[in-house]
Amino acid sequence: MSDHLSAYQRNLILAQIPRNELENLAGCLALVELTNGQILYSEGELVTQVFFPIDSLVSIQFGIREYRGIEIALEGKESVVGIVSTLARSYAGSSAVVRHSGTAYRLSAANLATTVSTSDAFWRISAKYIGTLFNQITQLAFCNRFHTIDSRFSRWLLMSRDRVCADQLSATQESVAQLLGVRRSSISEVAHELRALSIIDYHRGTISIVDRPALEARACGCYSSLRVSFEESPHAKR
Amino acid sequence: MSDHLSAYQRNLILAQIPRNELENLAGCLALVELTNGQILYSEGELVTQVFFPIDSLVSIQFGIREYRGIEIALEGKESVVGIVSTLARSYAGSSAVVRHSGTAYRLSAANLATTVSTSDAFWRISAKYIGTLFNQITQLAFCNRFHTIDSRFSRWLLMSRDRVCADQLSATQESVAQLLGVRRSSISEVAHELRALSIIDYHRGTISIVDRPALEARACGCYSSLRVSFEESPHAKR
DNA sequence: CTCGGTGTGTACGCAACCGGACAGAAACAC
DNA sequence: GTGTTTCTGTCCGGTTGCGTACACACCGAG
Repeated sequence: MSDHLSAYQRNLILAQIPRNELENLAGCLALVELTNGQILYSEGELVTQVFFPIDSLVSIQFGIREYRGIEIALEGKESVVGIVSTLARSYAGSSAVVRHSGTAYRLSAANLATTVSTSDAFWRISAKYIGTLFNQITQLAFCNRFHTIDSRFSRWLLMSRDRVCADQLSATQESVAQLLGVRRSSISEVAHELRALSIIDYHRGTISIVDRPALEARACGCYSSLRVSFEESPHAKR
Repeated sequence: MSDHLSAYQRNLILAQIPRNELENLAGCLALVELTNGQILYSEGELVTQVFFPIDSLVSIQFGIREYRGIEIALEGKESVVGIVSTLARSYAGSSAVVRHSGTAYRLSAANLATTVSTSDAFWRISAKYIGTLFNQITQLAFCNRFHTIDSRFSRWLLMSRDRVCADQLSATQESVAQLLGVRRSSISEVAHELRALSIIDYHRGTISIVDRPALEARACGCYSSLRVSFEESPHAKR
């Protein structure tokens, strides 16, 4: 685990690839820095590369061009950002925005295509991930449709937390509101209440989770459902 | 077009497959009758077969076990029902329910897997379809989140109409309400209004579209967005 | 024909959330 | 320091849609 491949294995998709195949792939992977706010692809664009995040968090959004948008999926180290659109060679129906700075490995569409067709393992792993992503989008669509802002805000905090592995998130009320598809002032009220209960704390662009169990209690069941599939993906070593 | 393969080509995915490859696949395809209300797979199940609808309409739903559900995608002759879960070999996160009786070709998971790995064309076409499906889900998630019941009902009627190619749909207000994730009485009111305007007509379980242009005018922009991707898929001959 | 099941019309109070606006407060630039 | 920008707190009326309930109409079974 301390050899030259272990760095790649910090992404949980890459970690599932057999050692010898990963060896081949490694030459195509470029380590890149993703910074908060960076757009990896936008609605209507052809996606020409995919990303294997390590410690970065990418948010898949829809409708950000219009007055109103919403977050339809979160992708972190368990993910391959942009794989569906890339394999489909079709225009992206959503945008991928970096929500937490960090590193990722980048792979070009061409190299992805050849890898998928030559490596059976990679293909199986990708297919599985796409299935999981599909389920995530479904669950979030449901959640955003039916659940209260209160629950959704809690769910959102927990999901973000799990992916960046830190109790401190950098996000303004404005940005959270955008992602949940609600008014900024609704978030203000909900956040205020959670702070009064000593469940979270926040201050001008940073939110920290203080009492995680209490937050889980307030979140809707969607969080635990999504968490299961999130934690299932690392069948891998780490 | 009048040879023995033309029957298969009534599904727009199969229609895109090169003739010689379709020849190979034909032996694995079984023509089956799908009846209204039939469940092709349910949430939590492993999906062991896919369907290529011809004149049937399949609705992908989430949360139908709970008190509340919602339709996340519509699949008709432009589709392969269940392909994502099947290729992923993972549990379905949604349910597939037949919403309009008709026929479809069925293919087992095993045969799908071998076809995908042996036929490059089939793989490309499938990947493209999956991309389109993702975009559809995204758009519908957005629509169901933000738009009024009025718009969504109109959109729903039009989308269903386009897929069954008939101005008459069999659906009760109750079932529509379930699919849009709203109260039955909300649908009742909206439908009543549309009837008063001579845009639709309905009677105990059947809804007919009378003034299609007017209906399009009432539907949200999501309909035209979705229609584009729906009509793009048949790059094929018919 | 009568009866029960199913589909539809309608009404009422109520909760959640919106749209918009304004003000205070913290951080930053200069 | 001062001025400006960004982030947050709070409020208001207004709308949408919910939950629930009840009644009526249609249809098929007996």
